[in-house]
Amino acid sequence: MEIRTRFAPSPTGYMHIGNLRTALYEYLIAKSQGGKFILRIEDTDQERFVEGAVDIIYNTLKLTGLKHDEGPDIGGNYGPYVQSERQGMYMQYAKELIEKDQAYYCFCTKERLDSLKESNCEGVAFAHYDRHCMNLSPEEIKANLESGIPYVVRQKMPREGQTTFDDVVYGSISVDNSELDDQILIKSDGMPTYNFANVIDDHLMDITHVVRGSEYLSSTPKYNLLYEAFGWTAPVYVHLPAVMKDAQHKLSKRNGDASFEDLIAKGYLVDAVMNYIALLGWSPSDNTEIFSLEELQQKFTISGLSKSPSIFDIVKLTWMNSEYIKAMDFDKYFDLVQPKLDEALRNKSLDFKKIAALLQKRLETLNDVAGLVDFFDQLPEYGTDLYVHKKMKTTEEIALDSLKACLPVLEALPVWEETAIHDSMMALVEEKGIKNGQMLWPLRTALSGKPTSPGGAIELADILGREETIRRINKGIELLEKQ
RNA sequence: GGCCCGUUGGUCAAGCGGUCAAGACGCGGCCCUCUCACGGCUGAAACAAGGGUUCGAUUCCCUUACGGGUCACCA
Repeated sequence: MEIRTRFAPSPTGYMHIGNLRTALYEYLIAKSQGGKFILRIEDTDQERFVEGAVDIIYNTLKLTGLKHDEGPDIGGNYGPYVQSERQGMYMQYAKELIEKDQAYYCFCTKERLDSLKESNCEGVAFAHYDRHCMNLSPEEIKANLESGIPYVVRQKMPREGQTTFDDVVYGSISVDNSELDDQILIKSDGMPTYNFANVIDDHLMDITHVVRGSEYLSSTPKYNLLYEAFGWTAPVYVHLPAVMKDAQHKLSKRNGDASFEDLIAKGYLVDAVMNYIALLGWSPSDNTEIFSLEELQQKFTISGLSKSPSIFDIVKLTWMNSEYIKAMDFDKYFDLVQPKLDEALRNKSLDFKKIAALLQKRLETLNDVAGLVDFFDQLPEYGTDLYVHKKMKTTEEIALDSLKACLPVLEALPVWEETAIHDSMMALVEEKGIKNGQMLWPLRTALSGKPTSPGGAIELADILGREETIRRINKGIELLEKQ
C-alpha cells in the first residue's frame, strides 16, 4: 500500500521550527518509501485565521524543498484540500454517527457549560460534560431543531472499558474510557472541530500515517473511537516529541524564539536549518550528521525517531551553518555573500571575490560579513598597543622599524600582486634577520587596525591595493612615532 | 488534581541483558600558522533515586522524584 502523509497546518501565522520539523518528518516518512506527501490547510477556526499565513506555508515548503504531491495550490484526487471548502461534507458524517447512536445533539448553552465547570468542586476545569442532552427524546430534538435553537453534535463515549492504540514512537497506550469527555464534533456555527474534521479528512484522503506533535497523544483514543464508530481502520500514528527552547518551555514565537524565517533573516542557510532540525528528535543509524534532503530521504527510518523532547541549540546550528558555508561551491557561495559585501562596503571598488574567499572559512552566518570586513571600508581608530604581541615577538619599536622598512619596498614593487608582495616581504625579513611575525604582524595591524582580521598582512595588502596600503602604513608610522 | 508521556555528559544523541557507555556541538590543552579562522591531535564531562527480576542491569518490572502534555464550540 502506498504511504500517504499529510502536513496539516492551520494558517495562524508564521512557520515555527517545530511545525517545520513535523512537515519534514511527514515528508520523509512518505518519500523514504516512495509515498505521497499532502498539504491540507486546516482553517476551521475562522477567529484565528491570519491573512497571508497560507502564503508563508507555500513559500516555506517551496524554499525548503518539501514538495507536496497534492494540495490546495496544485490539486489532486482528494480535494478540496482546504478544510473550510470541505465544510459541506462533515455534517453527513455527524448524522451517520447520530443514527448509529455514537453521537448526539446537544443544545446546552455556553453559560450552562461554564457553570458546570465552576460547580465542579476544585474550581479547576476538569469536569466532563454531564450528558444533559444525551437522552433527549426524538420529539424534543425535533422541536429544538425546528425552533432554531443552536446546537452542537457530541461524540458519545463509552463509559466503561479501555481504549488502546499503538503509536510508532511511543508504543502501546491505553486509557480508561471513563476519562474521555463527550467531545464536540460539530460546532454551533456548523463547522467541524479539528478533532472531527481531522478524522474525516484523513480517512477520505487515504492518509496512512498520521504524524503530529505529542500533544495529541491524549486525544488519540477519541480519534480511534471515531474510526471504530465509522467502521474505518485507523491510520498508523506517529507522535513526535516537542522541540523545546529550554528544559521547561516549548519553542514559541510568543517568547521571541526564532521562527524559520527569523533564522533565514539572521543569515542561516535553508539547507543547514533543515539538516539541523532533522537531527532534533531523529538520528540516523550511522554517525553522519551532515546530509542533504535527498540523502536524508535515503537514510530516514521511523525507528530513528526518539520520544523525549529536544532543546533547540542555536550554537550547534551555527556550527552546522558554518560547515555548509565552507563546503559550498564558491560561485554559489559568492552569490549569497555578494549582497552582504555590497552593503558593508558600499563605496569601495575592491575585489569582492578575494574578500569572499577569505571569508568562506570564517563565517558562521551570512550576517557575520559586515563585522569582519568593516576595516576594508575604513581603517578603525586604534592604539599602538595593538602592535605589541608577545607571541609575535613584537614591540612598538620593532613595529615602527618594520613598517619603515617595508614601506619603500612596497612602494617600489613593480607589480601589485599577492605572490610578489609575499616574496618581497619574505626577502625583507631575511635581510633584516628577524622573525616573520616581527614584520608581518605590524603590517597586518597597520592595514587592519584590528587585533584580528580575515586574512594576514599579505592578503590584506593585496586586496587593499598599493595606494591604500601605503597610506595605512604611513598612518601606522605616524601613530608609533607619536609615542 | 485525574489521566498520558518522558528522564544517558551543559546540548543533540548511540545503545535495545554482558561495551573501558559511541559520535557530534560547546568547553580546555597541544600542533599548524603573519592575527583570527580552517585543519589535525588530545582532555574533562553522563546512565535521576530506590527497590526488585537475573549469574549479570543504562537496557526488563515497580515505586519515588523531577519535567512535559492533556483535561475548549483552539488546532
